[in-house]
Amino acid sequence: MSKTPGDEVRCQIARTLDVVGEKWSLLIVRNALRGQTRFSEFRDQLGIPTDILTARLATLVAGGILEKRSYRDAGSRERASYHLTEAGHALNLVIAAMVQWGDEYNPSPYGAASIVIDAESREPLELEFVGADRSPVSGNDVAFLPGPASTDTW
Amino acid sequence: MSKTPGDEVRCQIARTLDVVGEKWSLLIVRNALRGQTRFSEFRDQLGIPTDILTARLATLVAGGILEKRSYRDAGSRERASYHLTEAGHALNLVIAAMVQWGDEYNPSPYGAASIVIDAESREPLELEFVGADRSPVSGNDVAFLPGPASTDTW
DNA sequence: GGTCTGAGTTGGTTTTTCCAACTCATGTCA
DNA sequence: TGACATGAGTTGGAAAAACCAACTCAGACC
Repeated sequence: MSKTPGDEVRCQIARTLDVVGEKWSLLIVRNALRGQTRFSEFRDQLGIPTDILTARLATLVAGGILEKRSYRDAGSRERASYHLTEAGHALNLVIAAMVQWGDEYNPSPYGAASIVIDAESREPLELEFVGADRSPVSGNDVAFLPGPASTDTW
Repeated sequence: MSKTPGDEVRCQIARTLDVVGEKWSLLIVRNALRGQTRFSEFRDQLGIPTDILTARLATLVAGGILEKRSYRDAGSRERASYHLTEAGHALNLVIAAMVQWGDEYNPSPYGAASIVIDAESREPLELEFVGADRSPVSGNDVAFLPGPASTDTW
């Protein structure tokens, strides 16, 4: 999904999907959030075809999600690795939302494959809607409106 | 993305992507969250090819995101319409996460095309990570771990 | 010089997406 | 009654993306 469908290039959702909406992209980011950085790690853990992996890594680098660096293992030549940028790390919001939705509405009989925790206290975390005063708001009360840049008619 | 890539069928993210990861799916859900229900509304607002729209609506119905109903306008015959289920409505979590990420890391020069507000107070909302005691946690401190059902090795 | 390894490329097939044109069942209007 | 309109799709064929297996390439190590 390289080009934004609909809405020209205005909608945040469509523009977010431009960067991470292609097949495999978010799974690569998930694995990066787990600390993976190498071509071979992504390939082996995800089972992604290598040409697609090459293409996705390039898209994610171009989109400012990953940063390409070099590393060198003892006794090996220099090789490429991929590290999340700040923007890439911030995609934990989107990924956590998917984990949370999946846990609630599409649970696996095998249990959770990903859990989200506070890196320090190790306690599990949830995503919640909050107002300006930080008071929680139920997801049922949330409304989506076209913003100032929307071309939608209502 | 009908079949889950990688991880067999375990990972919540991959399973969430099974339902909403195909091109256009999330945009249809976004428009449904805005209140749209008809084939022609989705087609006209999104500019999606009609055969793809047919296929996506079927996938979303099969996935429990949309419910197919009938409606009848005065002077017209009965026709189909599509309404979010509870699970579908709950995808506002994922969509809000994308809106929020897009606003912060990939803003449009034209401004926001979607805004998220409290349906009653009309105040803007944000998504936030919270611990069990509802105390906020910075996104920087969030860790993702493979859960009990993960096949990953570390 | 021969072999190994990580990180890709390349060629060819399969699957999706896209687009335009067409269908189908009902309803209105003359 | 027949001509036309409308929403909701189908269908056929072209273009793009994904998939797979086999291959390359450069440096390390023996």
